[in-house]
Amino acid sequence: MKNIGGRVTSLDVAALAGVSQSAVSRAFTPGSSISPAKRELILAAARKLNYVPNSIASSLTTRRTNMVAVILGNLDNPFYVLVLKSLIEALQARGTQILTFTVPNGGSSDNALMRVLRYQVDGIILTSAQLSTRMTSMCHDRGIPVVLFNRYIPGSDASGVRCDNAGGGRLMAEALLLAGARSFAVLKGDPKGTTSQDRLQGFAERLLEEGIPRSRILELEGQSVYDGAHAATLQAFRDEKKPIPDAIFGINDTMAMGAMDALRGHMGVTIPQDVMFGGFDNIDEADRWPYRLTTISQPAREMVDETLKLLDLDNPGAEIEPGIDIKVPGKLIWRDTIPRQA
Amino acid sequence: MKNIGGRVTSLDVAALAGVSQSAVSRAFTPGSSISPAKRELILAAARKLNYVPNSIASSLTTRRTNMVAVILGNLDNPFYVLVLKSLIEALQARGTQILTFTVPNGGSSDNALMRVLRYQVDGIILTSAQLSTRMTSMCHDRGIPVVLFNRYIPGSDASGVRCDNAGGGRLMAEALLLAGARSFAVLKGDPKGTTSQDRLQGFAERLLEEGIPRSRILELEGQSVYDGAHAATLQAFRDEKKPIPDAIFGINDTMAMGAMDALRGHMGVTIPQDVMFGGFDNIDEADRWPYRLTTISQPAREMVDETLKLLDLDNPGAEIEPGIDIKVPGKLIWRDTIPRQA
DNA sequence: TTGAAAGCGCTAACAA
DNA sequence: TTGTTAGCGCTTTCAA
Repeated sequence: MKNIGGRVTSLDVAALAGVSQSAVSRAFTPGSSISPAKRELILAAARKLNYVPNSIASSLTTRRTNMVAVILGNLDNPFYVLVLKSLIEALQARGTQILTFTVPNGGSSDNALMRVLRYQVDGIILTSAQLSTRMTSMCHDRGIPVVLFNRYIPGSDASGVRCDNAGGGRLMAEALLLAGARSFAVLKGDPKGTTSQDRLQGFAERLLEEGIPRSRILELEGQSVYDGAHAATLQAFRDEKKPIPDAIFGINDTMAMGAMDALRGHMGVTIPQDVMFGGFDNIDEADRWPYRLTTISQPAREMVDETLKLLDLDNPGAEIEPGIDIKVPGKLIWRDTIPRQA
Repeated sequence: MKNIGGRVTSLDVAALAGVSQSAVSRAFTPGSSISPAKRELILAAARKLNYVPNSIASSLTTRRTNMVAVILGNLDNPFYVLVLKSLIEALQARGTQILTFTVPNGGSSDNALMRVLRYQVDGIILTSAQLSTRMTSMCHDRGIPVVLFNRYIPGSDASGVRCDNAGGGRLMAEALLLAGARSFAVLKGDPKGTTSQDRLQGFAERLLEEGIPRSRILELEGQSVYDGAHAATLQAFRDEKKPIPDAIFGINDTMAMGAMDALRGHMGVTIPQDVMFGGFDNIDEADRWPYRLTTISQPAREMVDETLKLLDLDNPGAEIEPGIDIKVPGKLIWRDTIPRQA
């Protein structure tokens, strides 16, 4: 029933079925030329032996591992959990699995990338951190496509998919202005992250058009997470007694929620009467009763689909086109943290 | 600078460094016998060529892939996100990466397992779903350790780590009784999941000791998720107009939160005055201002550590000990959804 | 310490 | 459609 080391190989199956070893290989390769009768014979033998093809061995010759590396940053943000889930499902459906890597938030991916390369993955998806152009070209030299999820590296030839973050920032500014807000605070994420920068920039641009300069926007560092935003909010408004502005824009929903809870829980502030709130991402939590957060929805599924298109796993040999930058628009979701006009 | 197909192999490095190919292998294998001078020479050549060892090729001979499969179920439950995060970090620290698989919630893992086996992973962690004993033995025959996270399979020889779920259920019943509750509802998860069953059973047992039979407990199906609990709650108490009990026990926090929001948001119920709430898991969200949920904390880190201990990745050859069942106790975390005694 | 040589389990020409 | 054969890139004896 089993070999030394508990290993059943195609050779064992071949012996039992009385065929050549390559026949066994063919029996397990869809679309290869083998007679149905022989295939059945082989599959029966394989079942008997509990044989499972060794895809590690096959990838040595095919040069395909059916694995894609996903470099994860902030799983504390439910948006990225959703992204990961969507990626797993979409990839698993086509027979490729995800190898996960993490990078300290805001750190460089270069180290992680070196480890990734050892595994000979068919593609790399970066949802976190920076990446040197040297690394990008190392991957491309090896024919491994890299796609950046919701980030980009200026001057790099890595492709990427992202939400129109600046556009989303503008939309939120527009909504807040419409509701009458004139003074603003923003909860920023990783200062090196382009996502946070872009959202803030679009936001500030729109305000500038109304004559409100960026210097009048209070910028708070929330480190992209609930707790960070909670703490920054308390420090600014309770400890340092800064005046609470008309509106606060959370660069992501989870930070907006942190700030909302800080203000309501520790300072008795009511929303939106005392202060309006805007978020970004439209995570599930934003729609829940305690928050009902007006936010910009990022079309996660669509972004995932575009990511996989860029990865182009079905065309292994294909030349990797450099620097494609796909931008999908966000959408304003009206809820209760910004009053609608009468 | 590079080969056909963009592949740099140890042979290229050997050629450039003027050594044998096996020397290159040794230079990259910690603890193998090679002179420091030669190693430096080789590493320099490798750097020049952007060489990265192919771990797929090496695993063919070493029979180690440095990959562990994690079979994921419900990432909608933040507790399992935390578990995944902890696993990634702990494993990555020792140089092994995680290959993720998903199974439809409540489904069988057997199909997933077959796919897992192709990848020759060094170990398998199941955080979801059922597993046939046939599969367990297939893994064990191959020398692949399997550990079940927070579930067990009666009669199986798969090992597992879990929270003392029944004990936790008892603790919660105790707390609720102490606060004066006499009528109860429970939000259940996957009916086939032992986790949900055990928590409910422990809960019911303690109530029975007070003379409250299980038949008097209203059991609601929340499918382990926020939305499921939200909907089930609304249906039972708003649509079917069942009387609201003194206390509701969410088999996990996220369901408790869904029910709390349903009751407060749609029926004007106040907590804990109108109804007390208990949860399980102690996810971060449970501590936030809108919820402040009294719950049973599962020591995720500790459970992850025990999981890795059972996996015993450092002893590849070791005989797999069957059926070790590690139970770590949960702890009651008092917050605001159950009134403390005066 | 070093190099030569034989595999690990599979796929992919090539011939038959 | 089949079997034979030569690798894929590495590790690991075995001699030197």
